[in-house]
Order: sequence, then C-alpha cells, then structure tokens
Amino acid sequence: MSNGKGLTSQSQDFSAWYNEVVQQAELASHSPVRGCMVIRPYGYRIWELMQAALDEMFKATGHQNAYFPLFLPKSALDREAEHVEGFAPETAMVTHAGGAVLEEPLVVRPTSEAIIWPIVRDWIHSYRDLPVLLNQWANVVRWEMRTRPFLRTTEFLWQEGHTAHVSEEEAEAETRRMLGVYRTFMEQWMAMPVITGMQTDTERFAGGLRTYGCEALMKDNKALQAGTSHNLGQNFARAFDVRYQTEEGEHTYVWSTSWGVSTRLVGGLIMTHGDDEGLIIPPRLAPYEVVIVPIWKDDDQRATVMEAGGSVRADLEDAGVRVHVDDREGMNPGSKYYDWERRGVPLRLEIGPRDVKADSVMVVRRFTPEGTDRKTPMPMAGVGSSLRTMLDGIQDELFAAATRRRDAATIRGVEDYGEFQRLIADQGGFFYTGWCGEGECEKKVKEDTKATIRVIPDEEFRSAEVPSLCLCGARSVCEVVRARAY
RNA sequence: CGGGGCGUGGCUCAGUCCGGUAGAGCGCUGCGUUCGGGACGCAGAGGUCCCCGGUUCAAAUCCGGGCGCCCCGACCA
Repeated sequence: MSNGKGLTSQSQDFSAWYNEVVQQAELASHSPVRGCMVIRPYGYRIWELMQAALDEMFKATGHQNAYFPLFLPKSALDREAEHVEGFAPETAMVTHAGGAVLEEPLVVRPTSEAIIWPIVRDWIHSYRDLPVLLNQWANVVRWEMRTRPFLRTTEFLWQEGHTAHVSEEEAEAETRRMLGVYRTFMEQWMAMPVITGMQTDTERFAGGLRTYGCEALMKDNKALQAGTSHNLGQNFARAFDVRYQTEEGEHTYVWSTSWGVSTRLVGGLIMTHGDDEGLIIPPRLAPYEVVIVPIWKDDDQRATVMEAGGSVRADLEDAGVRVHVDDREGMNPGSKYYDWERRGVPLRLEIGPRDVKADSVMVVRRFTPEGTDRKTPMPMAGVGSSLRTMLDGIQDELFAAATRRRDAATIRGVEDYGEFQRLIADQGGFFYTGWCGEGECEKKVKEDTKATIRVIPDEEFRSAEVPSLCLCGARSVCEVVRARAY
C-alpha cells in the first residue's frame, strides 16, 4: 500500500480492507495514545452531516441541547448499583490534578446519567416541569480492550438524549419514538437498513429497565449495533432522588430515558456500502456529492475549461448540491479519478475541451448497479437539477442494494443447532430463530458459535411463522435475531 | 489480560543474523515537458535509527532494562 494504489479486497481480508479504506480515504488516523483516533477533516465532515440531520430531528421532536461536564465525582457514578457495576471496568479516572492528589477521584464520563440527574433534579419540581427533553453532543471515554477506528475507540463522539417523564407509558413512548428516529436516519440518510427491537437482558443498559436497538448487517455478514434507546424506569430517579409533585400533590419519582448514537455510525456507513475500490458514501452524507475534474492540455484550454467548470459549479450549488472543483496542478486526471473514487464521492464530472465544445459534461457514477452506465454525457444546460435528481436516485439505489444484500444474508426458521452452527460459521448473516428465553441458553450459544442474540425483533420484522423450538430444543417463547457481531 | 508482530525521513519498508560513511520506493519542494483512467526528466529538501543504561576504538545492528503502537482472541456503543 506504499504508493496508495492497491487496496486489499474485501473477500481477501475484510478487516484489512476496512483499515486501509479508513486510512486511504483520509477519514481517520491513529493517535499517540492507544485506542484513540484522530478524525481527519474528510471523516469529520461525514460526522458533521450526520450530526446536522440528527440534530434537526431531535429538535423537531421537542428536544433541546445542553452540555454537562466531562468529569463526574466518583461517588456520583456509584449511586446506581447496577450502573456502576456495568461501567466500572471501563472507566478512566483522574486521581491527580493541580500538582496534588485529588480528595475525590474524578471519573471521565462513560455516559452522563450520573452527572445529569443530580443537576436536572433541581429543575424539576412539578408535573408542569415535565417532560424534560434534553440532548447533548459530547465525547465519552470507555477503556476498551480492543479498539478499531470508528467502531470501537477509547474516546468517541456521540449524542446522548436524556429525558424525564411523568409516567412509565410516556417514558416508554419516548424510548420507542427515538428508536424510530434512529431508524429513519439510518435508512434515509445512511441508506443502511436496520432491524429494530428489544435487547435481551444480557445486552440491556446497566441500570436500565429495557433497551431497544437498531441492528445493521455489514458486508462481511457481521452485525453492528448502530444505536440504542433505553427506558430507564425509575432506577436513576431513585438513585439521584429526582422527584416531582403530581397534580394530586403527591411526590413521586420521574421516569427517565436515554438514547444515543456515536461515531460508530461512520464505521457502519463504510462497511455497508464500500467496495473493493474504496469508500462509497450515500449522497446525503457525502462531504462532496459531486467532484468536478477539469481536463486541459495548455493554458488556453485550462482557462476555457475552468470557466465552464465554474459555471457548472454555480449551477450545482444553486440546486443545493455539495460540489468541489479539483483544480490541483501537476496531477493528471486519471489520478484524480482514482483519488475521488477511493473517497466515495457519488458523482464525478469530467469537463474537457471536447465537452466544452459540445456544451456537455461527462457524468461518472461511483455506484453502478446492474444495468446502469458508469459514464454518461449530459447537456451542460440544466445540469444542476439533472444531477440533483440523479443523486436522489443514487441515494435510493444504495438503500435498495443494501437491503437486498441484507435480505440475501438472512436466514429464517433454523431449529437444528448443528445446522445453525454450520451456517453461522460458513456464511454468517442474520438468523431468525426461536428462543427459550433463558440467559444460560443464550450464553451457551455464544460460547459455541460466537453468535449473540442481537435483538428480539419488532413485529414488522418478525417471520410469518415463529419457530416453535429454540436452538436448545426447548419450546421457544419468542423469535430472536442472532448473528456474530462487532 | 493471553498470543503474535512491529518501532529507521511525511508514508510503506530494507538494513539488525555476521558492529565499520544511514538506504530504497512513494510522497514533498523548484523548473520544464505532460494532462480524456494511477505521467516523465532534471535539481533539491527532509533522520535524536522509540527511550535509558551497558559492551566496544566504533552500536540502527550485540547485551540488560523500560516505553509505545498495531494485529488476533476473552469484555463492550
């Protein structure tokens, strides 16, 4: 990879392919500290576009942004027994500061429940103060054993929603509503199909009541948990004494929720759409939806071509398209083609003297499903709206292709354990099976096959007929989706 | 925390076994020729060889100690 030309193929070594794409597309690089990554401008722009879309959706559902501190007193984290137990192994702690040993160590937030609720409790007095609908964009730290760029890093960026409600029903509705927001975002912006549903007890958020999640299937047929939404019940309200006065004058605990998605989504995006040529970014999240590559031989041609490129750019910008003109000198067009293909830009426009003369541009697609032409000439007039339409089409095609791929790797109704073990080892993918409801059984299957229960699917994803038997042979109580996961 | 690998110019690495003037390719800078799918010529810049100690006339290389990172597994968004 020394010259940046080759890329390990996905079939040869998916993990190597992933690392090389991250590096070559200039999404991120390693930092001096183990497990931490530098998000480079091109990668950060993708995250910014994700943030912008999500933030708008949060605001539209009535949430307000706020910011709570990075540090929390260790004693605060300790307040909720299960919560502290769940996060203790992966917390980083500050014991020294200002040249002295601190009286009380500070925990670097692994999540912010323990700092938010002791503060927000003072904002809540009456049922009239509810619901409280907060969100914060922040970094968190979880000391993980094994890290991978975007998918699992020691420090990562995310948003965490935190809400408080008057009733369990309202909290549950909020939990489900935000799961729906995530699903919409993943499908419509990321073009990444997901299965939503409830997590089993082993995957439940430490200290929460119920956890729901969005599960996506990557191109190597491994599952990725792309977002989670937790109904926390009254556990945190009790731990942090968050109460309100009801209409009837009683004092009672609030019902709270939390929900989050992280920079992990960038990893999901890479592994949902990328191919052996590199990254493929859906238009809605592409830093550049269109890159213009001007072609010239001499200064006269350069001037002509750049002028045409400039007006095409203006036309595209007017049509609301993010566009970039690659006017780098001393690099020939072919090199630029490869460069932008590796970076996943949906459309490339080639504009040379011949095109200017013909009043047209050459449009080249990054993503070409069966039956589509890679290159097509297009009249320069009206190029803005033509390409806007084309980009919208590509967005849909990517989602359709990803959904087809996911469905092709989905197997339903397996009851025989031997067959399951064979299939999961040979091809991976999503397996809809029965489950007896026992944690011990879930654990054994994981030990045998590395496959976990990703989710108890919501009704719309369930099979017409739920298998009557669990893999262990016992009667199943529900259908679950199993997979090997990141 | 186990197992493996690695630390040498911005990047990928050779050189280490067998001590003797620090190298290659790519990238970078300048000039010129190129430019419709990964260009070429000429000139040039760029290094505490991870750190500390030891052996030696002499250490990237040998010895001792340390640190760090990556990859593969057990835990996790």
